Amino acid sequence: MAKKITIKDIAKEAGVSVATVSNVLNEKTFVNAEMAEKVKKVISKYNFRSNISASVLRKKASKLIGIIIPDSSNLVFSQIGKEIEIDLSDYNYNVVICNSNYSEKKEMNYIDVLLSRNIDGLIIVPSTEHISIFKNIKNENMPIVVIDRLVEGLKADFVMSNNYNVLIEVIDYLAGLGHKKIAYINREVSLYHSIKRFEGFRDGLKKNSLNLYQELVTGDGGLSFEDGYLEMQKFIKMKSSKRPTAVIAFNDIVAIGAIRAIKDNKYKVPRDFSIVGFDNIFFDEFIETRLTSVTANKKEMADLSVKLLLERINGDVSEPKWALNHRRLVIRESTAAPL
Amino acid sequence: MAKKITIKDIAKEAGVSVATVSNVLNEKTFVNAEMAEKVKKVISKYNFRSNISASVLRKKASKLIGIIIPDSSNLVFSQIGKEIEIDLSDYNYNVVICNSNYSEKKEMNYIDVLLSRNIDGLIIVPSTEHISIFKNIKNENMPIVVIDRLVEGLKADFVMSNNYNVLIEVIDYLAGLGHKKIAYINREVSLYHSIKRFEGFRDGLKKNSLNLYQELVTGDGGLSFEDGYLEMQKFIKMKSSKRPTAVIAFNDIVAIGAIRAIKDNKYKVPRDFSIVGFDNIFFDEFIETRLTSVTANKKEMADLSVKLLLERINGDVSEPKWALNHRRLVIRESTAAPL
DNA sequence: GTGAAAGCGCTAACAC
DNA sequence: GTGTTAGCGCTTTCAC
Repeated sequence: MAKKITIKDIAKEAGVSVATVSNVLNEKTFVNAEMAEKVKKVISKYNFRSNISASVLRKKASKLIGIIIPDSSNLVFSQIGKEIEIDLSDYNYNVVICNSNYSEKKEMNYIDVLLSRNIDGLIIVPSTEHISIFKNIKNENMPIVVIDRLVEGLKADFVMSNNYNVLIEVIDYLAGLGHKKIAYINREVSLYHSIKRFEGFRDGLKKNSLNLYQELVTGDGGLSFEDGYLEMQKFIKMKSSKRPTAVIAFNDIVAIGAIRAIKDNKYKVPRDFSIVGFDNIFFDEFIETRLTSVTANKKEMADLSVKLLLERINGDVSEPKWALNHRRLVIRESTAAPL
Repeated sequence: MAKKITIKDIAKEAGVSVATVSNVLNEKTFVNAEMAEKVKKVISKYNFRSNISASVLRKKASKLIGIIIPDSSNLVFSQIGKEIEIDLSDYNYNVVICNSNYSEKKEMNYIDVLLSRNIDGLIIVPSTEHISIFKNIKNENMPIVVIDRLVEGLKADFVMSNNYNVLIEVIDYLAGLGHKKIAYINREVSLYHSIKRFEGFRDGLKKNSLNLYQELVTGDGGLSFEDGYLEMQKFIKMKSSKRPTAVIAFNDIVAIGAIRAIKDNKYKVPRDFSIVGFDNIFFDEFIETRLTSVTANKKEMADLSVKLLLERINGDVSEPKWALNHRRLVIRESTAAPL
């Protein structure tokens, strides 16, 4: 390897001090234009890029943002992560991505690792809402943005979705179509967004003077295709007087699993069952019965997260904020009036 | 912010020198066991993590790996990226993810940025096979792994797929079913994997004594659902004597678009057209006509990349290597004998 | 085996 | 406006 060029070499060749080179690199305006030009010429001649680690050590600003998500290959998280990376690259930040695989232990460990890398900020979708995973970062005054989870007592900004309202919107829509028995394939975890969706489901039914049938709410839905398939099987097996005519799934994959179960039983969507998914992943358009789904606005969630984070990095010390990602219903072919 | 604890503070409290603390942190075996114990106790008391930036500056090993891919929300890349991150985290490496959006300019820029971060290695899926994008890294002696692309003259390791052979396998399979007119929705770019697939297509037909009909090979297929839809429309419009009975798509999304076009025209898969996709994304299982597809072995590609990269980082200076990711055909429901 | 001290490449305070 | 220099936190010689 050719000897690494440093700021010193540039200074020598340009006939100026290292301070001046540093000032040019950092675009300080007070540098004499002629001098700056000369320095820039040498910099580009050698294709010099200053060593960020050295500057991190000195400035205590790493221009590095940590992202901790459960699974960077999950269609929702991957899109949020990508948009965050793109947004931040405009401000010369790089992104360190960490897959927690829904493990609190890994999350804590990654937080430590990221701290030792002097990250300037953290964006996280934690798999628990207990503050304990943040114990090592709590007192660091580190900008943190939490997406779609509520961690009580944590000094962080939160990007939340209007899960409650949108569920009411969904129920209004289904009730408007004439559905009376609406099922909900819920997720078991007691996370805030999950709770709020259920409350919206419950209150939406009440608002529309519909009954909430306990047997039509599954409590341990999980998030997979198979989960959707199995839960739907249970609904299908009910006698027709009990059977739901519309089913809301916790996410699109679950919804697609439910649709498969319906078709495997020789029923049709939406003729026999209307199906509503959640997240509006791009595949919703591509499957045979195009899926009605509640958008997740992945780009907006990313944009909001970045905005909040940069504000903090730039010195905003106000009280923790909430930003709202506005979910809404996208109607496609998997929903219709009941027979 | 509480004053950041440093190695100095640990040393003072433990009553040893900073050198000893450093040695403990780096697990040097020559440290007296008792002393090491004492130091470790203080470290864990303060939850101390040493500042990586300082150590990077000194050691010139950042434990940071750069990943440059076109689109981290693409199902293939996101899965490869995730597996790489998980693999590397076992070795205490972190991963900086960069989305090039298929832009050579961005790739070059990211390479510069990553170099200035003193990355220990780079894994890249470049959008071009021209060595020019590597001009700033060529002489750095930096370990580089290129996935699924061939960059002539670049000192790097390559993780390639058996694209040629697997295309022959696909043709053998389709010919075995009795298909005589096989179409190929190709991608326009002249990248190595694309060329090899076409050669496999051509030679597979020859091997099976089938004609290659120019009008059944599209040259500008693109990679999107819409591309697949439009190209398939053209095939459908052909008079039946010319029309293909089987279509190979460049990727699964294209294949799914083609299937939509077929169904929109009231034809059936696989009755009227057999469809083969590429990449075996997890959705292939979930769509209504489960898609026959050529696997991409995302995990294997990641594992191979990490293995090669770590070997280089650990001092392997042998000639550039090729590792083969073995693609194979996964047969599902979208292929059958022609009518 | 342990400690003192130099120095990695950069930035910022200060002197001019 | 520019240069000199201390020092960020760590690792690594080199004495002892």
